[in-house]
Amino acid sequence: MQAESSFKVACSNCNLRELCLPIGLSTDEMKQLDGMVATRKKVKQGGHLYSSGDPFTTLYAIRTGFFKTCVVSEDGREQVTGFQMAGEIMGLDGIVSDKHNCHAIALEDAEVCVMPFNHVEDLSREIPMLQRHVHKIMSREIVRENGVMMLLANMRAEERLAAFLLNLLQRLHARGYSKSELILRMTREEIGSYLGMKLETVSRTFSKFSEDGIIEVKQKNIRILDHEKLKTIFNASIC
Amino acid sequence: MQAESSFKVACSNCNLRELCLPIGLSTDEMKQLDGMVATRKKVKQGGHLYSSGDPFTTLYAIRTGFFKTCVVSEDGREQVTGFQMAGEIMGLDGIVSDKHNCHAIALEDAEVCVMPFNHVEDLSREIPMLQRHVHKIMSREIVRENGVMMLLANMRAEERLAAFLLNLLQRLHARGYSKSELILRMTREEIGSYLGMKLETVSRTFSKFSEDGIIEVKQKNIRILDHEKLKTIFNASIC
DNA sequence: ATGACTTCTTGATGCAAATCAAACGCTGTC
DNA sequence: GACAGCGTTTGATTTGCATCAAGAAGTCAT
Repeated sequence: MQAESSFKVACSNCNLRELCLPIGLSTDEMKQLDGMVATRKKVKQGGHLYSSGDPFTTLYAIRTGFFKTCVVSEDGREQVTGFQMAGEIMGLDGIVSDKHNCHAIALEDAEVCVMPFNHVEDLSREIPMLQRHVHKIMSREIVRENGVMMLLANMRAEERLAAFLLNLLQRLHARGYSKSELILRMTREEIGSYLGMKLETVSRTFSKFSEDGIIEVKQKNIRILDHEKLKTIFNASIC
Repeated sequence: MQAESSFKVACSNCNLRELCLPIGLSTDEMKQLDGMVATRKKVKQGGHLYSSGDPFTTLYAIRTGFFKTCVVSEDGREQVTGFQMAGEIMGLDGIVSDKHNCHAIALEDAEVCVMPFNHVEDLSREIPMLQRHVHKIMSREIVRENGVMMLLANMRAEERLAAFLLNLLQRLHARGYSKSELILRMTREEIGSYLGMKLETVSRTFSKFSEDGIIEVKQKNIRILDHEKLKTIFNASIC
């Protein structure tokens, strides 16, 4: 399912360096960082980068591809806790108990940079800028999850889906993609799990948006026709 | 609303040192930590330790008292994102953008240790054990929020309240309190906000548990009569 | 104590989304 | 090109919780 590629990899000439861990580092510091990425690892679509319960030793930075993370309850219910794309860091859930708390599954063929957490910590002690950045990444994840809690506890189906689409668009835009078009890498069921609704409701809500001329849905291809209206749905809810 | 007390404070003889930041440090290291807590700060019931938008400069460790944290959406909806008790660390949400992302409000008169984040980072670079511990605290918060997402997205009202009570009991127990009795510091509305349900539903669910002989409810005083049944409700849900 | 206010409980009704069900459209395989 | 299998759409019905409403209980200030 997975293959290790051991040719030399370097943050300093990675095209994601403005999004990923090296953000804000000087050229010298980035050279130091190059040693942090031990190897790269490919994960095929459907493959697990790690599974819940696996021993935690490394963080991963996504180079290419798209992932979902999900936790599974004792009685087998699955909850998608996030979708991750290029430049984002995975594995933070494992630090607290030295084993992973969720599954990380590739939604398309992917490649990640393997960053042994010991190296990250060692380097963090030498490069204050890196230390700060690691803290920011963890804090960002906490804040993101706060937002998801708000969404799950307070919003209605249409608001949730609007919030979801806007979030994806914004992150894709930061990576150079269009603001008015996207391809969903996940199924309706996975979207529903993340948003706390059933796949039928996701599908119905897409159809509703489509009827209202807000988006155009062709399977996994979404075209945004009325970005403003989407924003209005997202935060005007109770009018 | 708040007063600063500037007498010397020390982690090394704090009765919370087994729960709080110093966990796992040697005596020498803990001595170094003593310098980290700049001051202590008292917050009266209802007072804000910090508010959303405030500049972030310090973390706080709760010495006494009980807090809630909540985010507020643009259209004014409030979402309680957590309840914090003695030994727990607050303020992590502020690191990512150098300003706080939520309100921290005391639910009873409280006292916190003020730990300037710069100090925490400086010391973390000198004491690997502290560095690791800071990482673990942030990771724990991420994992906790994963659990809340599961709860909000997948569980029914009874399960949510059971999960909530069990979580409080477990944390209070770790602080030496009874496993079969607790006093709720928050209102039904605040519980509801945290659990994604209305205060009436919280009240009704308490009444239901009471009728079923699982708990005894006297206002904010809860006595657990059948701990096992509570656990069954929590994770057997779909039977 | 008295009255004002907040919090909590309980009942009646309504609704958004879940559930159940069936058909349709892709994708890939032999 | 036919078939199987998965993902998606759409419709009919049910349901858990929200909403609306009113009163009870507790808290606080005077």
